[in-house]
Amino acid sequence: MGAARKDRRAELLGIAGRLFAERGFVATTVREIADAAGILSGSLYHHFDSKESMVDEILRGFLDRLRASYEQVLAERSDPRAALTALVTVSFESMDTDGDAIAIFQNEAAHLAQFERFGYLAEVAAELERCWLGVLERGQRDGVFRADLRVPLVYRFIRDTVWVAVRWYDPEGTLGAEEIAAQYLTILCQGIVAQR
Amino acid sequence: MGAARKDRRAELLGIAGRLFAERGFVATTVREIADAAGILSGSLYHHFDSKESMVDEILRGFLDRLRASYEQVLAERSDPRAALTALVTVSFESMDTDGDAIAIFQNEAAHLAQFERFGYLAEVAAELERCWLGVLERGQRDGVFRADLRVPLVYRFIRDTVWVAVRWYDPEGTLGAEEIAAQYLTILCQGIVAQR
Amino acid sequence: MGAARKDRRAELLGIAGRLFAERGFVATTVREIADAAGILSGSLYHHFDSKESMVDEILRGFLDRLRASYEQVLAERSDPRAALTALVTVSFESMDTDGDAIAIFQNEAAHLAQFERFGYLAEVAAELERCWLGVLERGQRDGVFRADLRVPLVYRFIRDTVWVAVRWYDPEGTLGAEEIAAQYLTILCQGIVAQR
Amino acid sequence: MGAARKDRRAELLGIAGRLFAERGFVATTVREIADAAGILSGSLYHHFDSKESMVDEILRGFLDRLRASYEQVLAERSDPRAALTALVTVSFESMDTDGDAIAIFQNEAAHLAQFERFGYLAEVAAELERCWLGVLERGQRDGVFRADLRVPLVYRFIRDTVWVAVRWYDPEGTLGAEEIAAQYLTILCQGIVAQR
DNA sequence: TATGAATGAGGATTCATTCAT
DNA sequence: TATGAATGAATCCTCATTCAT
Repeated sequence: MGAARKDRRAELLGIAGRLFAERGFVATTVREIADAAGILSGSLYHHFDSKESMVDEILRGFLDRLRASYEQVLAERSDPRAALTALVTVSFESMDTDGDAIAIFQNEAAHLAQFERFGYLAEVAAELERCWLGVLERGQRDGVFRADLRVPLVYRFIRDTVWVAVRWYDPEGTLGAEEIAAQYLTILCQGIVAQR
Repeated sequence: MGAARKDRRAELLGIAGRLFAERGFVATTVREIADAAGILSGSLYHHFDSKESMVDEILRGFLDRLRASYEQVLAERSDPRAALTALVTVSFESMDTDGDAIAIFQNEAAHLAQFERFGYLAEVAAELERCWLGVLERGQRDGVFRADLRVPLVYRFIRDTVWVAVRWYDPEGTLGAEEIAAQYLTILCQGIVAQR
Repeated sequence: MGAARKDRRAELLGIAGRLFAERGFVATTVREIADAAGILSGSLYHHFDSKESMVDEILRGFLDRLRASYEQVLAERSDPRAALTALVTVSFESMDTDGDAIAIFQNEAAHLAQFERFGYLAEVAAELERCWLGVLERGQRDGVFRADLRVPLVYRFIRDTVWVAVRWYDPEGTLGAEEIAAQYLTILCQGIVAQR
Repeated sequence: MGAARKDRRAELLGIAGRLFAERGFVATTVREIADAAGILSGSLYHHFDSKESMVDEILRGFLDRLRASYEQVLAERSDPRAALTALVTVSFESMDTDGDAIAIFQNEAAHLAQFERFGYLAEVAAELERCWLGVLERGQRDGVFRADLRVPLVYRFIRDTVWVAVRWYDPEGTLGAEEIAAQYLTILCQGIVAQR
């Protein structure tokens, strides 16, 4: 595959991703994607097999990158609190580059995962979950994190809050990913109640 | 409108709501709703004008109830921390009765609000936001909540975490709404880091 | 059939006739008729077998009355010019009582006549045509009407102009049927060109 | 738009126009049009937005042509009688090329004009009316046409008779448009009564 | 690579009609 | 007589996809 062709694919995926994120996968028509790209809908099929294969490619790319980030974080950090901080930060940072894919993943994964083709979504989600659970469990064992909290519940709270932020996080805005991650970590670690 | 007729409407709305929540509004076909109700798709139009009017009725009902709950909470409690606790608890509790509506609101509101008919969604969302912001600001002013946190950010974290829980919260499960609310409030107020 | 029941039928036929005339037979829904009558659509079926049977009854009534008028006119008048005048006048006068039926006959007969049930429409139309042709031919033979005109063409001109007037003729208006008939007969007999 | 594409549109409009004229706009289904064109009903939407846009295009085309003819007639003729003759002749001639559109205009304009989209129908009708009224009034003033006739009534008689002829006029028949126009003008100008 | 005509399945909705109450 | 729930067929239209050019 030539570089030009690869670029065109990436460009089209970017356009499709934005629309999928904005309007939802089902609600986005192939024609809308083509219109946004300035070509006719039939022409999209020179690049992709189907609408499904477009989301597929978008999601796979994002999940591969995220998994790699998480693995690197864990490989470089053994301290639970440092690891947690890094996981959160890395996740928020991914919104700068993969915002649309994250939104799609958040909104559509549950529906898509029902189809065999997207079975891998559940697998990857489980892998990512293991990363977080490992850190939380290790931290609890070491006495770094409170013992009276149910780890799975804590995980879900963290996961949801982090990712759902994609709905309002603006990569161009004044609040950067790092700053938001910091504020979030403060709440998460110390709570919102003033220290006595 | 007779009681029987009202019951049938409610029954059909329940069926539609479940499907909208599970598959998304756009992805749910009128035929699927009718099939689930054991009637023909055309027969649904004896009860409702359109698929849109079904979500409309579902969302209005939920939002009316939620607004009433919030107002009652604030009317009865002046202490910020008590009010926050009550808002969180009431929200989680609403998942027992309005789980589908909440899911629909979470997943579809952004898209629906673009249509004039659903303009009220943004208005109600703003009203609800004011409830939370009021409590948080009062608490910060009184020194109950940390001063170094941005209130709008805190609000979004709370809102998102609370509502996104509808994705995994199971009204029939072993963990009741109150218990989950309590755990969540612990994290939110004290943080996950063990006390020194 | 009781008198009250007969009245109700007539009332409902009047409502249906007005709508058929205004919107067209196909475009008028049974529900619209029922709404206009203040009952539910299903209730109409206590009075009539079908929507078709409603037009049927409307058209039969009108055509019976018209045929009777024409026959009486011809029975009472042997002079071609007097007969023509009377036919035109009687036709315009029928607009006062049968305006809707006339409009329906004008607009829908061609389509309806395709169905066996409405085969009689063509027959009655042919009967009525014979009335006019008889008068015109007799008049031409007697030298009362110009010999250089094709009778069938003249007939069609007369027929069309007379009946199409139902589109703008207003029974409540200042111009009565007789007056309009008189003006029309002037044009028809003397032409619009000023006498030299 | 390529020539081939334009041709296909015109072809499809011709097919649709014939059906609209024969069966009425409402009674003609999109599927019937497609069947007559040898394609599937959905395929029509590759060429036209909707069934409405098809009539729209048909009517606009016809009215534009007719208006242009009328204007040319009036620009070239100042004599009222000559102008009247030309208007009648031109109108009958338009049946050769625009028969279906005329039939549609006659049968559906009243209903269609109720929708905003077809508001222009009333405007064009008024423009055309002005052409005829101008000629008739000028002729009456000049003493060419009888003074005892109401011009608006005369106009309606002419208009209706001319256009309603589309119901029986056959472009392929032995009687050409010019001949019919001539006969019609004889009746209209001199009347059907033999000269004394 | 792209066009544009066409497919075929399926979408929401309408509507005449039926029938138990 | 009337209700109102339901039917079932049909309607207009949409949309992912194909394919000859």
